[in-house]
Amino acid sequence: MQTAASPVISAAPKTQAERLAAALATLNDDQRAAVEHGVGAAVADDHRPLLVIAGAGSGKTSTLAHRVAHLIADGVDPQRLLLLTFSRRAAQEMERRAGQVLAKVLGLKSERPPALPWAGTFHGIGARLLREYAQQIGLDENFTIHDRGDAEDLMGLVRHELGLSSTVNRFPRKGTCLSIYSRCVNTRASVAEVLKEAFPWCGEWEAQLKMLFGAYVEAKQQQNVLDYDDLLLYWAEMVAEPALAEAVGARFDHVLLDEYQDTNLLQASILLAMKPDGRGVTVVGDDAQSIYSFRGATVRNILDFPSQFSREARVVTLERNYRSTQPILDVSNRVIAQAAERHAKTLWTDKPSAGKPQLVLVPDEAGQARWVADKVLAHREGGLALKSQAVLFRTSSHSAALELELARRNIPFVKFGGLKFLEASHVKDLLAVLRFAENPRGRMAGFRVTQLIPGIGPVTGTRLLDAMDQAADPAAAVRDFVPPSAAREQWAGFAEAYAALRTPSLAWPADMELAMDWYLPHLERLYDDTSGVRRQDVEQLVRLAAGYGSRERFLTELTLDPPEATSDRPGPPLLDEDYLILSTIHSAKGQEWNSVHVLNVVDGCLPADVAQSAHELEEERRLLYVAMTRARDHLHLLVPQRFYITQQAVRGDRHLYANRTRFITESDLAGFEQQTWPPPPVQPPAVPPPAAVIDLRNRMRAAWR
DNA sequence: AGAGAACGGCTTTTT
DNA sequence: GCCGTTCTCT
Repeated sequence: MQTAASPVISAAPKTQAERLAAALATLNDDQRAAVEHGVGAAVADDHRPLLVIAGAGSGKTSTLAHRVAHLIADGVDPQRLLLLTFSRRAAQEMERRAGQVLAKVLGLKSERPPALPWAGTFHGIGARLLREYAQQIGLDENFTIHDRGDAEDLMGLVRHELGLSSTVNRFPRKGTCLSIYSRCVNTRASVAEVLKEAFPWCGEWEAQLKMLFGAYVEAKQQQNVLDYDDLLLYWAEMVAEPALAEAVGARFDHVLLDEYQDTNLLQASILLAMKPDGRGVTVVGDDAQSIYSFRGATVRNILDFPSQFSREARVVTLERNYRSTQPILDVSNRVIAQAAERHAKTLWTDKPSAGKPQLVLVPDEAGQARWVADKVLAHREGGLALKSQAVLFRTSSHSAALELELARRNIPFVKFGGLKFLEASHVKDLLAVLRFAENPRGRMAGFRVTQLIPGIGPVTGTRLLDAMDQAADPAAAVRDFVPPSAAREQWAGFAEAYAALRTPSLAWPADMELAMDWYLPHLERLYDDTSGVRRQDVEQLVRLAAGYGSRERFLTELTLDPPEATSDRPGPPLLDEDYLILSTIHSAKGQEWNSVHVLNVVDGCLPADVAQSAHELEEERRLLYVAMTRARDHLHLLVPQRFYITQQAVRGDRHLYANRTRFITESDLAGFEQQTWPPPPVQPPAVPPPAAVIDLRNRMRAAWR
C-alpha cells in the first residue's frame, strides 16, 4: 500500500500535520473518507453515524486502526473511546495497529503510544460496566460468570427439579433448552416465536419451557451468577433506563464496532440506547461475511443501520481488495454473487495473479490428508513458512485424519476452534475450586468441587450447598459440615484448603498454588491413565494465572476469552517455532494466510447436512466465501469423493459418495485448475472381475465353528 | 440410601 | 469422548 517513492516522502515529515498527511497517503480514497469522517476542523460539524461496508481483504483493520489513531491525534481522550470487537484477539490487534500509526503520527520515538483501555468484546466490556454500576442496578458486584457448560448444567438441574426430565415424550435436552433460551434473549423474541422459527420440533413444550426459563433466571439470581447472555441483557436493560443510558453513553465520545454483521438485536439495542443520535458511532462490517446467525446475529443490523438513528448514516464502501489475487477473487465473487440479499459489491484488485485456485479431487479423507500434507511441505520448500499457511474446515472433527497425518510426518501445527482448553474436565475442576472460593453461592462450581472428594456423591454435595446457603460464614459452614464417615478424612483437608482460599489477605496468584496443591492428588486418582497430560494443563493454568491482577479478573477473562488452542500437543509452541494453522472457518474470521486449504468442500460438510432451511443454507454459502477469501496467493479446495460415516454405530462403518458442494456450480469450474489425485493411470489396467469371490473372512470364522 | 461402575446413544459453528 | 440412564455393590 506504500505509495511509490516520491521526493516528498524521502525527507521525514517534520510537523504533526505533515506526519498525518503522510499516514493518510498510504490509504486509498474510500479508506481515507472513512478515516477522516467528522474528524478535523473542516468537517467537525458532520455528526452523522458512519457505516463502513468493508469487503474481505479491503484493509478494514487498517482503516479502523487509522481512524482510531486519527481521532486520538485530533485530541480525543483514549479513555473516552469505546472499541467493540468480536474477539479479544481482534481487540489486541486493533490496539497494536492503532498504536503503530499513532507512534508515527505523534512522532514518538521510544515512548509507548497510548493504550486503549476500553477496547474489548461486547461481553467483556459488559462485564466491566456491570461490575462498575452493580450497586445502581441491584447486582452484587462479586458475581461470577457461567460459561456455556455451567449454564447448561444449571439448566439441566432446574429442568430436573421441575420434573421435566422424566416426561413420557422426551422433553428437549438441557443443551437445547439453553439454546432456545439464549435465542430468545439475543433476538428479543418470545418463546413461541423462537420455537416456530428455529426449534419447530419443540413446539409442544412452550408452556413448560417458559416455566423452566423463569426458574432458571431465579436460580442464577440466587447464586449470584450471570451467563454470557446476561452480560448483554443486563447492559441492555441498564441503558433502557434514560438516566443510566445518558450516564453510560456520555462516558464515550466515540463508539467503534467491528464485525457489525455478526452482532444481534440485543447488541444493536445497546448501541442505539447509548447513542440515540448516532453521533460518534462508527460500525464496520461486511454482510457477505455474516456467519453467526446461530448465535442470534442478524444481517438486518447492518442492512438497516443507515436509518436507525435520528441522523441518517453516511455509508462508505471499500471494494478494493489488497489481499488476494484476481483469480481467487473471481471464484469467490461467483460464490457470493448467488446470495439472496446483500449490499452489492464486487471486489477487485490489481495484485498480479499467480495462476488459478485449485479444485482437487481426492479419493477419501486419508487421501485428502496426504495431499494437503504434501502440498504444505511443497509450499514450505518454495519459501512459505508454515505459519503463513492454513487449513480450514467447517467442523472441528473434519481435521482428525489430517492431524494424524501431520503428527506422523512431524509437521507441527496449532488448531483453533473446536474443543477448548476450558472444556477439559480437569481444567474445569481446578477453576471450579477458585470459583467456589470467589462466590460461595455459586452452586455449579460448589457442586463440582464436592464431587471430587471420594465418598461424596450428589446427595451429600447438595446437602452441603444447602447448609452453606443458610450460613453467614461459608468457610465455617464447610468446616462444621458432617460428611459420611467414608469421607471424614478427606473432608478435613478440603475444609482447610477452602478456608485458606477464603482468607481476605491472600495475595493472587497464591490462590492458584493452594488450589493446585489440594487438587493434584484428586487429579492423579481420577484420571490415572491420562494424568500426565492433564497435569501439564494444570501447570499451564498456573503459569497463565500470574498474568492477571486478581482472582476475579482471572476467572472473568478466562471465561470470556479462553485460550484457543488445546494443549494435548506439547504446550503452546515457542514464539520462534514455525507451525501450520488448523482452524474452523468460524475461528478464521478476520485473518489471512498466504496459502489456504479448505477441507471437505462437499455437500453434507459445506453446507453441513444439518443446515436445512433456505436461510441456513445462505449462511453456509457465506461460510465458504469467508474461507476462500482468507487466501492471499494460493487457494486449494479439497473434494474427497468418498466419505466415511463412523459415528452411526448402528450399521457399523459406512461410507457415502460425496458430491462437490452445490455452491460451486458447473459454470464456476472454469475459474479453477482442476486436479484429480492420485492421477488416473495412463492406461487403465484391465482387471477382469473375479469369477468367484474367495471369502477368506468366512474361512477365518469357520475355523472356530 | 447413596455412591460408583457400566452401558448405550449422539456429536456444527462460539461469546 | 461425553451425557444420561441403569445396574451393582457397600
